[in-house]
Amino acid sequence: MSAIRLLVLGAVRQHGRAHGYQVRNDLEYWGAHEWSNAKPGSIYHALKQLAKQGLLHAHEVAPSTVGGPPRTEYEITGRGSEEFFTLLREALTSYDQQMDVKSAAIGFIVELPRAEAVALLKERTRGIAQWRASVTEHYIPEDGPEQLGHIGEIMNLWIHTADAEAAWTQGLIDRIEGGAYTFAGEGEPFVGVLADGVENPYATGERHPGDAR
Amino acid sequence: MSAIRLLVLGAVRQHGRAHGYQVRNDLEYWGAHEWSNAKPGSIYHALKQLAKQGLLHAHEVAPSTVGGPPRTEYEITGRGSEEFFTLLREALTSYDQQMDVKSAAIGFIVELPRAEAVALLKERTRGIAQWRASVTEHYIPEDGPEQLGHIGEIMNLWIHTADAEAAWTQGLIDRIEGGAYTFAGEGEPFVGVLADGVENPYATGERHPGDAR
DNA sequence: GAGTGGGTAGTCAAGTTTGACTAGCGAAGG
DNA sequence: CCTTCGCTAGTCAAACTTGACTACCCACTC
Repeated sequence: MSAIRLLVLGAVRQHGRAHGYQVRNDLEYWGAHEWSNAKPGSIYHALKQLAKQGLLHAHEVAPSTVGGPPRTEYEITGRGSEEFFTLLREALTSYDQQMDVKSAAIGFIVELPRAEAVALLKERTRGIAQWRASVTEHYIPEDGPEQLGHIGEIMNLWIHTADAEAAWTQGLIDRIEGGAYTFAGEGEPFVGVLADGVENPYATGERHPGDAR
Repeated sequence: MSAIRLLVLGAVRQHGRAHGYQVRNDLEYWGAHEWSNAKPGSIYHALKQLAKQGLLHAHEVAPSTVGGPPRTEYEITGRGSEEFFTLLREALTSYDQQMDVKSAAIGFIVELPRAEAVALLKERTRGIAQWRASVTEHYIPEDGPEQLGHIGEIMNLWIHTADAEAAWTQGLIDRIEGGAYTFAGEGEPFVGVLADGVENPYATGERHPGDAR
């Protein structure tokens, strides 16, 4: 799964109604263009796809209020919201070691009730443990690991990565159970999107972490 | 960068001369279809692209020796070998948190002289440290990290991941400096490809996309 | 009042990736 | 014999991604 659908659905959903450029700006605010495929072309493509699939509703072009060409506004549909939560739960639960999906999921985690977030993350740690077990079992030959030569280092990397992620997930669970952050149904939500006319403090044009050289 | 070019170039290079299906099997032997985009379509596409760019030389179709349709054989060119080492060095040096590129690079690391492998990995740890510093500096607002709310967990994840990877890289450096594995110019290389007619011990019989039914 | 620089809001062609599909051949079974 | 199964060795259309490009409008200068 690519992160783009989750990102776009979530961004539109938080706005209620948004046009492409707004989504693009939100995701830049998140730094998402750095760590995911949320680039202009992909965003507009995703918006059209999602609209075609009935997950977003496309309002006819409206004249721009601040200069620039007219724009299409999108609103999330009921099925779109369902899909958003399906993708979010899936991204939080399953271990697939893709940074972009994981990061996007954390960005939206507060859209869930606290108890569910914790439950999904616990499910995630179970998934990691299982995956770890299946790697060690499946890829270590009977004649000992030397059999694999340096290829064994790949499995070693995986195990190491899985362990690190398990530890991080547990830390997050602890923080959430300890009362951190504001989740769905707990009052004023954290504002993760840019209000109209607010300058993006992170749109520096500089090189950011995650930039490919 | 996707891992496919590195994987395909490396696989053809280790064989000297190989046809698509052989590359496909090698990569399955590595488990690469699990952790990268090395799926049939992508492999054959990459082979054609690389041939078009002069990095591989395509020999006209040869009749199959074991049944099945005729096949095209590929051989790596001088420029192809250069490109392979460029990609390999780049993948070992730069921190881009993509599992597939990283895993592919480890798979081929023994194609380099031992000293260079160590040097590149040390460069990598420097890169990770630099990246870590730039994240903490750039994404932590002056008014304290609370400003970011749960979004801060994304940066937390990145830091955690970077630290884990730095530790793993250091471990690998230590093992290599300690004399592990056989590198270029050190005698009989480790066989990372399947010889003709040898059964793939990791072909689990599971159904994969692209398998004929 | 003509150019031009910058922000807004996208489009587009080229390239890549995916997963389903095809086609050739030998072996086994009836 | 002739059909079916399974392996070999791919092809292909559809979808997705990328990065460069366009078009519009405003504000400002010269």
